[in-house]
Amino acid sequence: MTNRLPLNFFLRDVLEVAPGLIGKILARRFEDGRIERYRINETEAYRGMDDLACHASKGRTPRTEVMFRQGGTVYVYLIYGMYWMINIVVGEENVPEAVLIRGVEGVKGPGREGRVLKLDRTFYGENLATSQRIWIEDGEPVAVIKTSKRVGVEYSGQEWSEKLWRFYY
DNA sequence: GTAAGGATTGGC
DNA sequence: CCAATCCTTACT
Repeated sequence: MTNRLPLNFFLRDVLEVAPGLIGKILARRFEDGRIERYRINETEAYRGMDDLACHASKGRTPRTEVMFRQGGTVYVYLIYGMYWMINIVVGEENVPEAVLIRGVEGVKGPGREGRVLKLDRTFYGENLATSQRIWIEDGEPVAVIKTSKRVGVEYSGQEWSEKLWRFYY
């Protein structure tokens, strides 16, 4: 499987795209030309300005601006001063939705994943449909996808922290 | 249980 | 300007 997912894969509701990305392949071409592929096995959905766990719920800021654009682009941010998190912006313009890629096979934890992928601020706004250094390919479908509460969002209150918007297998 | 670390945000 | 906060990890 080496088919890059088309733009319209990302132009759907985040609650369809987040589970849909389980089993797909995150491909990365490094500076030296080496291409590595990682199977996605854990994602989380962040959905709109009403979702208090979503960074964009506090409004459109320089940090969250990319989430308001049309789907198919990358949203990266630095957390705890050391870890780059990668999210995929999805849906229509002006509706801030994104899928956090929390885990890939063989890598434990989203922070380590960002390190393995050698992410940095320059990936902010990267276009997944055209980028030569990061993209997503089709992969073997996963039979059973599990769900749970999202991790690390207790601060957003019961209504939002208890949504079963984490997907994994 | 908690320190590490840097950017973002909101308050003054 | 200042300080709290943070979609984490690794260590005791």
